[in-house]
Amino acid sequence: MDTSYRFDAIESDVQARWEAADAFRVVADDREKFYCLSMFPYPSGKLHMGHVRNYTIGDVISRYHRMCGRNVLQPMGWDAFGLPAENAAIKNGVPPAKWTRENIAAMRAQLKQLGFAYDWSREIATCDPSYYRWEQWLFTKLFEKGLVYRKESVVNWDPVDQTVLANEQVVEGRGWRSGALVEQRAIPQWFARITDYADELLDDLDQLDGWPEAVKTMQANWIGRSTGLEIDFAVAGQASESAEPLTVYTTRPDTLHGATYMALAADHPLVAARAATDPALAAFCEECRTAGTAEAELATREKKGYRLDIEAIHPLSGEALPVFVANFVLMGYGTGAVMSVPAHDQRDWEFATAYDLPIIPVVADVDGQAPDVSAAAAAEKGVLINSGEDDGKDFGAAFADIADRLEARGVARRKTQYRLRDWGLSRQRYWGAPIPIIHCDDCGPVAVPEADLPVELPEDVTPEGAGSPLPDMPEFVNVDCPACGQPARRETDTFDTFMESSWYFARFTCPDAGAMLDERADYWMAVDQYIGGIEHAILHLLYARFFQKLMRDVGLATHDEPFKALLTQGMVLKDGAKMSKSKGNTVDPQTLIETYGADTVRLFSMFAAPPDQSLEWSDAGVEGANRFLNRLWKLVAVHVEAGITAPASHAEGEAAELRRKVHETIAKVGDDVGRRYTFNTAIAAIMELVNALGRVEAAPGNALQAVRQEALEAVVAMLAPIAPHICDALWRALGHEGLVMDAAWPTADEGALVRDTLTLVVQVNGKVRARIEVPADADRDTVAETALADENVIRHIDGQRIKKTIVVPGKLVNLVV
RNA sequence: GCCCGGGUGGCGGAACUGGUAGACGCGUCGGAUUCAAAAUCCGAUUCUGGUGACAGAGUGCGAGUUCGAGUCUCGCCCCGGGCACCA
Repeated sequence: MDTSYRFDAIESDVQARWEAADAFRVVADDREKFYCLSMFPYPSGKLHMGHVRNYTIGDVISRYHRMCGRNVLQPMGWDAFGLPAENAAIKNGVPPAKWTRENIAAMRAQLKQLGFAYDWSREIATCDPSYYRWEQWLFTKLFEKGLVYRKESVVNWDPVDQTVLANEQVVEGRGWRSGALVEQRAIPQWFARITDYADELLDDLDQLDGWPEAVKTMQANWIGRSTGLEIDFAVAGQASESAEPLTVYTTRPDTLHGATYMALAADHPLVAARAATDPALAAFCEECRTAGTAEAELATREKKGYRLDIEAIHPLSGEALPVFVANFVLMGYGTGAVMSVPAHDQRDWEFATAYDLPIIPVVADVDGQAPDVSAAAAAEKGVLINSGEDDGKDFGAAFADIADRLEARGVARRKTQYRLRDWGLSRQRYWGAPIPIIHCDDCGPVAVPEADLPVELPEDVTPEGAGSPLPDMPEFVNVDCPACGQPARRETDTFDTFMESSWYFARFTCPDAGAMLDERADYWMAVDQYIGGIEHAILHLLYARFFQKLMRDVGLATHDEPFKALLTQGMVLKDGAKMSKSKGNTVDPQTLIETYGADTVRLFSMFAAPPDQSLEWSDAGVEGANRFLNRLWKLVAVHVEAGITAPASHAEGEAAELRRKVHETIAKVGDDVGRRYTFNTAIAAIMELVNALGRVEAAPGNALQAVRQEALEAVVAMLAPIAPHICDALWRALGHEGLVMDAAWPTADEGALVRDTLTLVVQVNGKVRARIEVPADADRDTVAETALADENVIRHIDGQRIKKTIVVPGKLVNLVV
């Protein structure tokens, strides 16, 4: 055996063996299945460190479960539609299809170089018509069921480039290329009724035991189910005696007595009507419209309003309240009108302070006093004050009584509402899956019949920046209506790319199925472990959960939830910041693989931090990982030189001590890899064992030689999921045939773990003063006596009376004086 | 602004259920090897005082609960993720 570690020869040799054995192709069988999925990448051109980390985590988990005897599916594919391909086309004049497919080829080669155990026979690229035809098909089914619909919705419009911009293309209110002030335009778009599934999406979070609590909390808050009251405020005013009442929704009807004004969205019908005759109001509404609708911006922008010449009648007091148009109220959220209670809502408080409106506290603080609202609103619930007949009631009683009285008068309704909004599916872009709809003057929007699917995206096109080229392509647009046969127009919007990523996990189980899914999905689904970035905690994961339920409800799937367990990976940082080209702090995995080999890169990625935390990249740390593999290689070489033997199955004396370390390590690594997913501590434990083995003087026939054989076999097997190439080579060097990934994951020998004595810590008043050695089976009194006999302990007790003795078995003794 | 995380030596991190703070790795310093260097190997390495045994301080800041708090509670500060058309 070569005494030096030559990663390049080893990695290409081992990868050739995997290839020859077709080692990662899987089909359903009668073993327990394990479906391990890492979020597929956008094919941007080459892998970045975030990918390497994500896919190494998935590969380690996959290979571990394989060694535990499970039938493991680990597929890979490409989230191939999206904006960057269009940007590249504009910049370089390359058609997005060509650019994307070249990127896929390059990144596939890199993934193979890293040695990930993917079943490549299942590879999917979402830009292939054979893939997107099935989401087009599902869309037509949802259209039949009324689960998708068309409504007006605003987009960012660049008046110079004459195109719709994504939010990230709007920089400080201007188009990123043209620099023009971006306008908000309402256009008809397709929406999916995700709100019909809001209750199920919320309630089923309880089933997801394998998900981080943080992600479940974020999703629950995003869905935002609330129970409240919808209240009608009659309108009074010079010109609008006959106006419809203003309807608001509130979760705090207990504060109704404190409502001192109302605020309306600029797009509220009542406002629009008045703006026609009031140029100043029209100008204010225009200003509101150009301001953008991102929630963050809405929440932080300076509160501005415009007083209308109407008043709203308070449903309890009959008082006339002023009515404003406000720039922080949006028509798309709730009813487009809010009742404002400045004493108990911070946003209302800020507006009231700016416009000098009354702030009347109606909920007492914890001491039963009127809260101080001179500096901020008091949002906490409490007992009512300044509320007439409702004084003294708590939140629940006040809510119930006020709701009952208003409902009896027919001016309010109890209502459950959601923060979640329906999912806008339309994008006015080229590089996406065409929405399978044909617009007919007589029949309206008609779904493309199943026989005509897929609606293929013309690929030989290079967008030049002035919006999607599709509307300008008569051969794409002009089509006969499937219903009446008259000339009609094809829809030119494409799907949101979240559509493709909402069901790829299911398609991987049957990538060549002649339907969206087939019976193979029933065997492999649900995904047992899903791994991806925390940035997808809400949108992608919520849409995927929604799609799973849609597929179930059209009879294609049996599971309610797509992902049993979720691991959210932290970001990869360099110098404390996210790697980015603009900061110039990127690290190219390719260079590292060429310098140190895939195993070193994989090892360091897993060693530097636990998977769910951010990882600080360190070139010096990579060298350390490489050094460890070198040491391991040499250790095995020295052992093999001395002669391989049968592994030990028991040991005495010095050898027993080493053997205990071996089995302690096996127990710890099994727990860290299999349960905790803390690969960093698993690697640390393996390093400790390797360090200990390096100190052993073993000779042929020596009892230590057999223990070392046992230990090295365990080390190589346990490290194999992380550094699979070197371990595969070492496995054979240790005298085995075949691939290490077909070996069984090591199990600890309980008998080897037994200790005769334990080291306990002795504290006096909680401070460590000594360490004592006691028999493992010593009782409380023996332990306490031994502790009291220690010299340093006696000194610190200093003759004082011992008030309390706390003995924590196996850990410590605390003497309180 | 709102929702969700995080903050521990010079650095990445460990401490899993309230029980030895700093495992493992990096870096640094000292030594071995070498003509010399690289590589490799051995040793030291939280800070302060002490030759030392040892003592004191210490987990973003401030309080609290407890025999005992990095871990639990309350209030702050800072950093990161998400906020619906980036993926």
